[in-house]
Amino acid sequence: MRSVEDLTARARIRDAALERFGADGVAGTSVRAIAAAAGVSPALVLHHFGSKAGLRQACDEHVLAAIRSGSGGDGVIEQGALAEMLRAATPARRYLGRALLDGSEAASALFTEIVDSTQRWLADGEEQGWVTSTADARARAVTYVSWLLAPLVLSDQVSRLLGGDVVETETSLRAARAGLEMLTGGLFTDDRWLSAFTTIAKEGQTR
Amino acid sequence: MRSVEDLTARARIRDAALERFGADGVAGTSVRAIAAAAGVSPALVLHHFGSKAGLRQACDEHVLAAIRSGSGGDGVIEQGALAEMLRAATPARRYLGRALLDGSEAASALFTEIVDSTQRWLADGEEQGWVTSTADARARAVTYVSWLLAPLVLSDQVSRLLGGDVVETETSLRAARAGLEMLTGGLFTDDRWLSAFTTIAKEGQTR
DNA sequence: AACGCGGCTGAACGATCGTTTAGCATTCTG
DNA sequence: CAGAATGCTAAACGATCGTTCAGCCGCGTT
Repeated sequence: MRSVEDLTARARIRDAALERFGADGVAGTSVRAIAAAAGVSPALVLHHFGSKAGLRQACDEHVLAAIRSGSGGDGVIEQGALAEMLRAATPARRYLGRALLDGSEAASALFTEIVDSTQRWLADGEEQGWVTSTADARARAVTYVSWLLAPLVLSDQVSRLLGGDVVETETSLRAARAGLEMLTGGLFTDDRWLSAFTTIAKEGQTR
Repeated sequence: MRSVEDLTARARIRDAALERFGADGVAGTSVRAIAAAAGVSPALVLHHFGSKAGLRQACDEHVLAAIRSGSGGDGVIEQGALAEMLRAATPARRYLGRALLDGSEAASALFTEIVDSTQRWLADGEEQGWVTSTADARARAVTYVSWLLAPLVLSDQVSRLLGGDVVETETSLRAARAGLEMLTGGLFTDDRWLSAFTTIAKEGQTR
C-alpha cells in the first residue's frame, strides 16, 4: 500500500523537493515553492511529511535507497555505484552533493559506507596484485572516494568547462575516462612532486 | 585608507559572514546572526555592504583575492594554490566549497582560472616529459582540478574519517600524500578497469 | 564654540517563512 | 444508507526575514 502507488502526490512532492533542495539548498527553498512545483497546496506537504525537516529526511532516505539499490546487496557498492552515480538523475546528484557538504547524518553514513567498501575492495586488489601497495590504506581509500565523488559534487563546474550546455552522460564519461587514465598509468612519470611534497611535509612537521 | 585599517568593524563583519555562510549557507544565515557574531547591530551590516547580496559578493572577492595572492602574479597558480588551500583557514574552505557548488559567478571564474592554469602546467610537463600524454587534455585538467578541490569541498567528511576530531593540516597532509602516490605511481597495475570502462562506454554509445 | 560628517544603533516596516486549524470532498466500511 | 477515514485545501497564526529610517555619539574643521 506504500511502495506500489508511488506515482501519487506524495511521490511528486518528494521529487519536487529533491530538485528544489538540490538547486537552491534546503534553507533556500520554501515549502510553498515545493508545493507549487508539485502542483499541490503547501499544507499537503506538511500533511504528508510532518514538517520541512521530515521532508528533508525523506529525501535523504530516498536518495540513499536509490544508490544502495545499485549495488548487489551486501558487499561491493563500489563498481555498481560508479556507473549508477554517473547515470543518476541530475537533481539527485546535486542533492547528494549538498547533503555531503552539509554533513547530514544520512549522507555521512553513506560516505562512510562507500569508504569502507572501497577500502576492502582495494585491499583485495592489493592481495591479488592489481592494486599498488600503500602505507596508509585508510587515507588512500578516503582520497579515492573523494575523487570519485568530486565530479559529482562539482558537476556544474565540470560540465560547464567540459560539455558546454550538456549535463549529459557523455560529459561524465570524458571526465571518468580521464580519471581512469590517471589512475591506471599514473599522471607523473617520476616522483619529483611526491618527493617535493615529502620535503615540505617534513618542514611543516618540525615547524 | 581602505586596506590599512583592516581590523575595523567592516572586516569583522566580513569574517563573521564568511564563517556563517560557510557553515550554514547563504540562505540559511540571517543578517542578524552575522551581526551578533561580529558584535555589531544588524543595521551596520547593511550600512557597510548595502544588502545581504552585497555582503556575499564582498565575501566572494575576499576569498578569491586571498587565493590569488598565493600564486606569483600571472602564471602558475597551481603549485602555490595547492599548499595555500590546504593551509587555508577552515571557514574559507567551506565557504569556497559552497560557492563552487552554488555556481556563483566569482567561484566559477576561479574554477576556470585554475583549470586553464593547470592545463598549461600539464602541457609543459608533457613537453618536458614528466607528465604522461593523453588524448583529452581538457578533460584531464578538469578532472585533475576536481580531484585537487575534492578534499577541500568534502573536508568535513574526509577529516571525520581520517583525523577524528582534528580538522588540522595533518589530516590534509595524509590525504594529499595518498593522492600524490596515486598520481605518481598509479593506482592500478594493469589496465583492466580502463579497458572495462572503454567497453562500457562503447555499449552506452550504441544504445 | 558651532558645525558637519561618518560610524553606528533602536525601532519599526512589509514580506515571507514554517506551521496549525477547520473544513471540504471522496471513498471505504458497517 | 450512516459514518468513519482519507486526501486535500483555504485561511490564518506567530515568528523571523531583509531592509529602511530617524537619530545618537564622537571627532575633526572652521
